[in-house]
Amino acid sequence: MKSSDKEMANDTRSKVLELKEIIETKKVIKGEVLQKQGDLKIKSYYVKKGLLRSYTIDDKGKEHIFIFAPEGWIVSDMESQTKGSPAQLFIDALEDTELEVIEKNILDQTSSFTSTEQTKAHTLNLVNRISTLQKRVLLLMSASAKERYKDFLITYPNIIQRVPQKMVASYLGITPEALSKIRGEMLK
Amino acid sequence: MKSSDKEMANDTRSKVLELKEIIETKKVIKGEVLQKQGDLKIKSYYVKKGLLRSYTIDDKGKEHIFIFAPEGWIVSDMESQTKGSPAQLFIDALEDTELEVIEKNILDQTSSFTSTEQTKAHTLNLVNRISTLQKRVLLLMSASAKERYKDFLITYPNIIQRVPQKMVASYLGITPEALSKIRGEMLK
DNA sequence: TGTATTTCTTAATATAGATTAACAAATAAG
DNA sequence: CTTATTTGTTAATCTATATTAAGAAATACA
Repeated sequence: MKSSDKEMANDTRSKVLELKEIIETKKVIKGEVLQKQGDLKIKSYYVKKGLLRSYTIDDKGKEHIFIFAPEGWIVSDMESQTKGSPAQLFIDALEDTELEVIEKNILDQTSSFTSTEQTKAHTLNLVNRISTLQKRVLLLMSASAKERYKDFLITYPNIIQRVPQKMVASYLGITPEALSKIRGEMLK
Repeated sequence: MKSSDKEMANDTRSKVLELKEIIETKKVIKGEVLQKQGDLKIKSYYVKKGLLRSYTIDDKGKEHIFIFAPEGWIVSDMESQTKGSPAQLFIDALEDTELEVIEKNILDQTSSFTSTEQTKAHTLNLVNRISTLQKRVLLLMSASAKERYKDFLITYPNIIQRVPQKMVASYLGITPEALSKIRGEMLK
């Protein structure tokens, strides 16, 4: 997680928690699955402590990690939720995690905003996600696997120590073997 | 543009136009550049008629199209604008275009929202962008060039007739030669 | 209308990263 | 602790896409 995102997360935190739509606090253990591809009731999760991830499994059975969500992040399958279609993403816990369950979808949440501050905090959250995704798309289109890995190291310095390498590979869109080779080259 | 996005665009249109931050209507001709990499004053553009695109140029001088923006869409370099850093993206006109210039950044816009409807319309706009980018990231990570091209044909059926093939290739993250080959294969 | 420029196609060759396989190292489980 | 399972490494081979090049087709321009 880069520092600006960290700040963003902490910044929005109190505002997010203020909202009435958060009804449930939950603890899950490592490996627990919160959402499966095909699920119809789609919720979002605010991570208080621990680490979640969201990912797809493609036709060939291969996993592709969409995001890692450490402390302060919200995971949600926004495409599916907004369209009202079944969940596209799996969500599970990579560590024992404390989280808040957000039942309402983001559009319904806007109705209960009571202050400009709240609106701003939520907008900031959305804008930051767009920024992250913009960067990710541009990197996927223009950078080599090694360049994307280097960027990952800088942008998310503390994730590497918390997840197996094969998950970093899955996030980067390459195989574990390819990542191993890249790391080997980078040592020299 | 897929139908759900089309609806989104039309839906938000009036709300976007209502906002006071839109100060200037402008006509630009094909080829005109609205923003260059490195620009410091970053604006957003609402397309009333015509077609804009945003793109980067990488170290090797290669162009990568980030989005096509036909009627009803907003183009903006959100990452740069939010961070306050110089523009990362070029924005130019692929057709003669009528547009509205939005000077304020999205966060400052929230302050002038006067109704829940307005907040909702803007949130919907952001959520739809996230959905589009979520899909794009997952496709870039898991699908072959041919699969991505097929998806493009379905998702943006009317863009193909309006831009040269090499730009479709640039959007897909492949070379014009590769796209030509794929199209050749698909004819059989 | 004719010429210049840009775009598209085809093909040969090169390359990054995938696949497969086998083994080593680390972690989890009994 | 000991064994089973998961993860990481290395290397050989394969494949999708890039690169280079050259000509054809389309488009813009003088």
